[in-house]
Amino acid sequence: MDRYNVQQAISDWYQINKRDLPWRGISDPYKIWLSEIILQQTRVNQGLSYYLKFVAVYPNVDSLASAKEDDILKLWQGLGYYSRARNLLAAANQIVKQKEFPASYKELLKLKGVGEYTAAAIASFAYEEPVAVVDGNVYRVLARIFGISTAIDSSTGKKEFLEIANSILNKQDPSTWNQAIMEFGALQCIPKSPNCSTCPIHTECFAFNNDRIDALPYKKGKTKQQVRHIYYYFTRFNEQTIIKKRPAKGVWGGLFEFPALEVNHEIPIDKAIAHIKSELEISEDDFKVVLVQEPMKHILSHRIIYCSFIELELTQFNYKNGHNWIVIPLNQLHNYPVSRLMEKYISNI
DNA sequence: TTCCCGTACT
DNA sequence: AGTACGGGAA
Repeated sequence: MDRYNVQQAISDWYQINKRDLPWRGISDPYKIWLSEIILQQTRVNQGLSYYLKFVAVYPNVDSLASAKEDDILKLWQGLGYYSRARNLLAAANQIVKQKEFPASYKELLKLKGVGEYTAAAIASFAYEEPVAVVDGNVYRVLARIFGISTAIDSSTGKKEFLEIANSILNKQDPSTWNQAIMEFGALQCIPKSPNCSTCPIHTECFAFNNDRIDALPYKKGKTKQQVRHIYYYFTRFNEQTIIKKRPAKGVWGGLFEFPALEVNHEIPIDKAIAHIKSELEISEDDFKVVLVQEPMKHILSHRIIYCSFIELELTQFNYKNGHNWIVIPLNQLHNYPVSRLMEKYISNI
């Protein structure tokens, strides 16, 4: 396989097929960084509107650094992997503390939330540093063209693919090349049923010639899903409700939600209500159960969540803060960042 | 239902 | 080295 031919073919393909995206053709490292954090584990179509919102609200790193975590999380709401949002704020503060934006792969790596891929992306796009990006697209393209069957989720695989990516990197124009190979993976050499018939290099592609398209890239690990049951209690009293902020670590870190009973095994709904009653320290006369929602099934990559919402009307409520509860007016609920699961329920209130 | 995608933490 | 972390599209 001639690497130069492959490089030339993908570069030519890119000039014709590249999408016009707002973070392309710019050199502002702040906007490039922002776009890359948003695009981690996220497809362009899903991330685009978030990028536009963020650039509009936070046009530069100083404005971002002075933002409040909850405001950033609110803007991030629905995008998933919420530690990215908290790391974004932390990194903005790292950057502001320094005199100028980190301007090399090595310096960029020191930023929170910036790993090997993102550091290479920013360094090449903003500064033309000749470092190869290796993202999911690059793994797929290289594995198929060159017939690399080393697992991409092993350390030897990561090393091997990085070496190949660097060997095929166009050092004269690393920025365009890195974007070209990723775009090629995102639009042409796609995971399922890639468009081989219109591919400019299918005659040279190992996977195409050896019927290995579906087998490459090879991945060994599958994350197992853990079942979890959540019983949220949505309390109402005097047009107010109770919410709390999730801890930074774990699922939906930093997001807000109704107080909940979160357990590994299903429990009868009256047991859940009894638990809620004791946690609220209320007696039988102080509340009535208005509604018990049919359990909703919510799936994350690593978790299967069965979630019940229990709506309670309180006639009396003594606020004690052993639970870090936040009492808010009902009409303020929409100002707090919440998970998709919470959002689905709230939108029907 | 299955698959996809980078970083941090342990 | 292995695993936690979300949401949407195929």
